[in-house]
This record gives sequence, structure tokens and C-alpha cells, in this order.
Amino acid sequence: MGTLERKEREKEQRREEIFNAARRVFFQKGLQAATMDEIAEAAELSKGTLYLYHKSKEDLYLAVMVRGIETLREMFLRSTAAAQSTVEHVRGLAGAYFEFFERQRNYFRMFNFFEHPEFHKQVSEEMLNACSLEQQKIWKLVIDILERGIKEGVFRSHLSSAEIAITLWLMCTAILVRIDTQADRFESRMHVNLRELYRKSSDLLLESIMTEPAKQRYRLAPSSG
Amino acid sequence: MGTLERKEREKEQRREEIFNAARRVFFQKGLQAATMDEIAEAAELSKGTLYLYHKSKEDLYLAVMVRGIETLREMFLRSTAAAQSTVEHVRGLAGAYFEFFERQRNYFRMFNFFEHPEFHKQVSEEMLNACSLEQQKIWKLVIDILERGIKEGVFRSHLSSAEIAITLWLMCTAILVRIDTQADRFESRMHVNLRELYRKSSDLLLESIMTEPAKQRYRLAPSSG
DNA sequence: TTCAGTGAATGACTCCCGGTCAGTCAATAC
DNA sequence: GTATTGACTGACCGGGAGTCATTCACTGAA
Repeated sequence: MGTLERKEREKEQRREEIFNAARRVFFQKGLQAATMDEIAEAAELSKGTLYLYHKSKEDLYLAVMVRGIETLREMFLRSTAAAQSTVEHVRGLAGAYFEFFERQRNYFRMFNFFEHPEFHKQVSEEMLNACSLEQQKIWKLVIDILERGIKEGVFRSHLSSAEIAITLWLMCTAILVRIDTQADRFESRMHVNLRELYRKSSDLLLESIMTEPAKQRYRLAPSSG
Repeated sequence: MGTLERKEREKEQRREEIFNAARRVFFQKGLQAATMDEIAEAAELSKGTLYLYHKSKEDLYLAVMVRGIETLREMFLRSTAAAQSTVEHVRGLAGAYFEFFERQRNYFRMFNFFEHPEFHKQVSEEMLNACSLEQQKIWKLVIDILERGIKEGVFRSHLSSAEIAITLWLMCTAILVRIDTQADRFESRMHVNLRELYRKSSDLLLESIMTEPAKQRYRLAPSSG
């Protein structure tokens, strides 16, 4: 009969329409300023319909965010394809993250959502799972590379691969957030260029976890300053 | 006549009453969930009166936050009093920050407010200035210590004191935020104890900016792992 | 062709909350 | 005693999240 399949397809399509409209509005206005009425308007649907597909505004926001994490993961995967050595792999990840920040700024801005638990009030179990699953995949990708580095004797083992991954990730993210929101302030008051600092700090951290022989072999490009 | 002075005093007192009520409510409920009606109720005043003293809810929130930054700065100052060497100074700061996190969790949580520019909409110029002035004082405190370390030859100078301060600060803050919000997740899924990681990562960074002779002299307590 | 059944979509509605402002009142000045 | 001031009030407004009784389009059996 095929009716059921068609219905299924249409429902999926409707879901996608809502998603696209929501993304457009959230990108433009942010979580707070965006209204469900606007999103409904943009999707050419009534507000009530949005709630057939998403539990709440936050839930819809999270759906868009999940897509962002996927996008980042794809960029990470592409970056590792080009790397020659494990050290280059890790530097490539830091570079890819920066590129993501530059090219997908709207998605990047969403990533802070999880850090504000105040705003988790009305999020479906489903979305939370989808989100942390996607995050998990990225952690695995980074940790695997670091793990290999430790096995190869390139990285010291006084920190576990997970610990290194977390430290590196958090530091990079924190700097990028400030580039996004307060670059001018840091530049004018402290005379620090945060974009340079991103490179310097990630290299510093990378260097600090490398073994002596690895440092000899893969001397990092000088910081030219 | 003294009338003016008395009025002035009373106004200051009223301001403090509002402040205390707001702090109580914000600590308990957070920015979003707290309502101005609640705060008015807690201050035994009408809502309208709150707006004679503060431009908006965010503005009032920021006032409480400024007090938090002051508190942190006092703890920093106390911690540096005990330090023997410059290296101990810096470790003391990291320790004091952690202590602040443990003892003044409510204030700590507020500090993320600035990182979410979405919520800066209705903040008075006055509050913004007060806030960044207070932040500025803390930066100065940290940078001065690092600057001395560089002059003493204890820290390498390939990063400026401001650059080191920013990197260290951001990394510590980022880890603390995760301890606050996602410690369980990190523990169960990645088998990483974030409290340990705080110490390990700050020591790692500290070590990575120390000069060779300094490393010999001030060998850090081993990471026991 | 008809019509009962189904479930997707609607939008008027409720509730809530931040912020306003015309009006009150007590203290002060004259 | 009267005018003035200004701190304070709280009913009110606008707007937005989320709801639900109703409508509507489609389907498939009779």
C-alpha cells in the first residue's frame, strides 16, 4: 500500500522543515531572543505544530546543536586524513577546531548551551542522549589519536589520553569563546592577540606532553615572536 | 541640617537590602528562575522600587556578581601572603581559586554570566564598568606575580605574562565549570577525576613555562600516579 | 459514492513575568 | 498651614512559552 511509508517520509520532511526554520532563527537571534512564533512563521506552520515535534524551545535548540557537533566531527575526520605523524594529527585537530570556529561560528556559539545548566529545564531525554552520543564520538576520535601517540612513545604517559584530551579541548574552547566575545577587550587592555594565543597555548600544551626524543624529532614550527 | 546625609545613608541601606534579597534569591534559583516579584517580596518592597535602584534583572544580577569578584580577589590576596617563592605564589593562586570554587560555589556559578553575551541585553553602563574594573584588578594581581617570575628568570619569556595569565586562568576556570556541572559524566564515561585533573593540568602548565634552572630548584610535588 | 475513523495541524487561549507609570503619602521647606 | 519633593507602590501592559478543543484532510471499508 505504501501509505505508511509516504506518511513516514512526509513526517521526516516536516521535521526537517522545522529544523531548518529553527536553525535560521536561532542563528540570527540566539536562544533567548528567538521566539517560537517566529520559528513557526519561518516554517510556515503554526506554533502548536512545533510542539508535536519538539518538547520545548530548548529541545529544538538542542536539535540544531546536535547537527553542529556532527559538522565539527566531519571537519575533524577530514583534518586527520592529511596528517603525516601523530603530532601533526593533534595539531591538525587544533587547527580544524579553529577552522570550525571561523567557518561555523553560529554552531560554535551554540556549544556553550550545555555549560549553562540553568537552561536545561525542558529538554527531552531523547535529545540529551543524541547530544551526548555525538559528543562522545568526538571525544573518542581525539582520545584514540592521543592513545596512539602514547603507545608510539611520542607523548609522555603521566597524564592519560583522556586527561590530555580534556585539558586540550577545554583550553582551546575557552580561548575561542573569548575570541568570539571579548577579543577587543583583551587586545586593548592587555595587549594580547587571542588568535595568536590560541596557537601558542595549544603548541605549549602539546610540547609539554611530548617525550624528549619526540621533541627532537618533531620540533614544532617556531612561534615567530 | 544633616537631612541630606541621612537620606543618603538611608538610600544606601535600602540599596543593600535589595542587594541581600537579590543575592538570596539568585543563589537559590539562578538568573532565569528567579523573578523580580520574588526578590521584591524577599526585600519587603514593591517590584517598582527595585527598578529605582537597578535598570533590569540582569543589572541586579551583575551587582551581586561584582561582590563575588571582590570576594575572589580577597582570597587571592590572602593566598599570596603565605607564599615563599614566586612559583609557590602561582600555585597558591591556583589553589585559592579552587578554594573559592568550593567555598563560594554560588558566586562561581555567576561568573559564567559574562560569557553568554545573549544575556547582556539590559545592563547599565555603570554595572558593566564596575564589573570589568573589578576583573581588571584580579588580572593585574596575577600578571604582576608572573611578571616578577619572568624578571627573576623563573619563567620563560616566550609567552608574555599576560598570555600566561590568560591561558592559566581560562584553563582552570574551564575545568572548574565542568567539575561543577558534569563531574559525574566525565568520571563514569571517561574515568577521569576532574579534581585531580585540575591540579595536574595547572602543574603541567606551570612546569611548561618554567626555565630549566627553575625546574631544578623548585621541583613540584610529584603527581603521585 | 459515502462516511466513520484517524491523526496531523491549528490558533485562540492561559499563565507568567519583566518592566512601566500614574498616583499616594510622608517628610521637608517655607 | 501649605507647597514641594521624591521614595514608594501595585495595577497594568506587552509579549512569549506552552496547551488543547476543534478543524481538516485523507483513508479505507461498506
